Amino acid sequence: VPSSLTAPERLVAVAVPVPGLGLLTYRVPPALGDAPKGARVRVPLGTRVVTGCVVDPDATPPADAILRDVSAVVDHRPFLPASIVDLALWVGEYYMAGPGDALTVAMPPAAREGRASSFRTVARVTLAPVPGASLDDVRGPKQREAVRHLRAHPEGLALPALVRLGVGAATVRSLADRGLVVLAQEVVFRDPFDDEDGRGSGRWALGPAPDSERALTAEQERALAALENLRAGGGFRTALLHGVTGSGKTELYLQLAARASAGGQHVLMLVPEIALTPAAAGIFRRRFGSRVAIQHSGLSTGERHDQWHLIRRGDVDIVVGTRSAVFAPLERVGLIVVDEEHESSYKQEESPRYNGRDVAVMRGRMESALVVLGSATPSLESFANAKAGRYELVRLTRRVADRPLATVRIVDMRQEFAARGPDVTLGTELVAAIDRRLAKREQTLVLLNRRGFATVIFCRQCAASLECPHCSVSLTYHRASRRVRCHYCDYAAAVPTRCGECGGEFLEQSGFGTERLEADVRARFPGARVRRVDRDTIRRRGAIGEVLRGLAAGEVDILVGTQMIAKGHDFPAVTLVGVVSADVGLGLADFRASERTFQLITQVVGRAGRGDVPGEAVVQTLYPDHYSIRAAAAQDYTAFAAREGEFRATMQYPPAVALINVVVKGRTLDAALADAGDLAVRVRDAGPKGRVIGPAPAAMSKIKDEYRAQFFIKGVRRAAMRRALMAAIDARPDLKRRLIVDVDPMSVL
DNA sequence: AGCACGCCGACT
DNA sequence: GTCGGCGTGCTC
Repeated sequence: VPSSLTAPERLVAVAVPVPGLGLLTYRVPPALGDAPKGARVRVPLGTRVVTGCVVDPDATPPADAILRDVSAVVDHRPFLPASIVDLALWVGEYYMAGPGDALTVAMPPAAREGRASSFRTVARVTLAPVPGASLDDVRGPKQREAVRHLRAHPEGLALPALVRLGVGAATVRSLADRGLVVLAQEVVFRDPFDDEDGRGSGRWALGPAPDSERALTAEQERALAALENLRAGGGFRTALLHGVTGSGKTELYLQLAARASAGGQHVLMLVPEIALTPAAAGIFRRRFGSRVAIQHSGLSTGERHDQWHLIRRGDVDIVVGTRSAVFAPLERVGLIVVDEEHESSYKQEESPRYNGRDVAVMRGRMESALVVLGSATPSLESFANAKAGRYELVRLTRRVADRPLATVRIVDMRQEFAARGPDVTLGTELVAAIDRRLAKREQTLVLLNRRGFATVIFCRQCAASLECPHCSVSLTYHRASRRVRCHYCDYAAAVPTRCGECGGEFLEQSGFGTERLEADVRARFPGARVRRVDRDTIRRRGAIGEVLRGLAAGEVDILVGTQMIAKGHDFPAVTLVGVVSADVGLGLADFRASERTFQLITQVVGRAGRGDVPGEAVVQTLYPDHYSIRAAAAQDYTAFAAREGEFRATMQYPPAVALINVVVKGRTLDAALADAGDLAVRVRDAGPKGRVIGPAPAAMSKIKDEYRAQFFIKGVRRAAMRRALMAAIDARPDLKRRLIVDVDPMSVL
């Protein structure tokens, strides 16, 4: 019976932080007030109460299910902007993660528990508004000192600042007790560019500030005009900015950002999660000052929280951050820049397995913004989109200041091996080139993308190699710790003296990593100052910054390292880059192996010759004819993209097709294969569109004592592929927990 | 992901 | 006889 006396029951659809669980509907008791889209709510779930996010404030009742009441409304205004809720829902669906995981990544870390926001407060001290005469009566020298400082600062001073000036907190306290000064608690936003007490000399300390715009080359001017034209057009557009290393992409981003913010638009700048992320943030901070907020994993939870709320309050108009910053709660985004768009760190390797670059493009579409994807080595996906006309292609073909690209020589190490044995790290040519640099006091980078001292330990009697007991990989020998270690599960053990298989006592090492390379470099160049950068040497926070600063200050002659030294850095005194074993990675059973190799070599070679002296590179390899190495040496992206594009088309890999990688874990390999097989058959039956390849044991068939089988779904329409897979999973809900679904995988290993 | 329920092994 | 191992199923 309809009655005007019974208010219509208010129902909300809520995303709860439970992987794979869909939206749930709850009643909102009128007494709890409004719960708009984007607000957090505490809701009963089974026997517990969790914090969820309202996704639909006016939901329709589901067919079955007995509805429960929301237990509390945390926010009566949207905590997440509605646009971010929509973006997260799209992520949850596209990447098959469900709304719970997706909304969780869109929230700042502390908010996920539904705790009230907490800010750090500090006491601000001001002179009490009393006649000056009484202040002159102040007796103690400490107190007089305090009054003198406070007179100089009529706006007041933070207590920690007074303490630094030599005025003790006790002194302030006694002044306050007599009513001569006023203490007020004030909220301070933790600024990642300041240290704990706000002196600005902390971890992300700035150089001489502020920075001003640089003159552009003619080519940069044209590129800026093209991008600015797209931005000013006002609609959604995506541009691929393909600029060679050292062509000044960053200055373009800065000037484009300046135009956008001058036009009242907000700017989102995404950078990959690599060693120089703080440096990139610093460049924006120097140019734009406090209008910039920072979001990346190197910040403390408190800093992230504060920066997030600055953005949410609309107090900044530029955000610089890594992957998850794509969800930054800016409300008038007009420009989104994704720097080094090909970088694999944009892909999150846990649920939701989203690619920040692709989410950025979707955000641009949803908010009618210009999205600029920048790279010296664009991903094949973005290049294909540009060729198809979906993205505007803007090119920078020259380095700034007319600097030449480095000259590159490929050294065929097969001849060195024949002459000097299989364990040569430094070939004759590279040694000679380094000697020339040392004589001229110029710097050298040497890249080897593999850690450790020896990569394999094997038995000369039965040929067995030492494997991880929990994973299907060889253990790597680390000399510094005198232990063997698994690079997948961190298992470590003392170096055995006898073979575990046959008991033979003649164990041999082979293969080499950066630790061995460093030792060889030190032995060969005894007077040189050598440093090494890899995961083993920079574990301590800030360690990499010290090494890089040392290099910039000329305190290092030779820097040895893994890919960490290859990306983005600008070291003007580096004139030589050596690549040892350029083919590390080419042997991997991954469809992106060649692309990764090309990108890594091109990027590291791009570190040479960024100052006044032209650069040189020496690339050592066992596959001197491989197209990825040849194209990288020639720094010829177009040639590489053409050849790699053929491979992808022939083998039916992205971007020729859309790919979903499904991994099924099991107790034994047979069990994993059987379950994967069952699922694969169901996908095949459910989806006439798209093909199913496999199942097969995963390349790493055992990781952390779990066996893994995988199959691929290839097709054109992702929606149809997702539907087929969803139907298969619904038929086997028991497999849900042992399943990894990776849509648009970066790697299928 | 939690959390409860449920059904088999070694102990106060 | 119980405590507790983690397989399975559910969460509006």
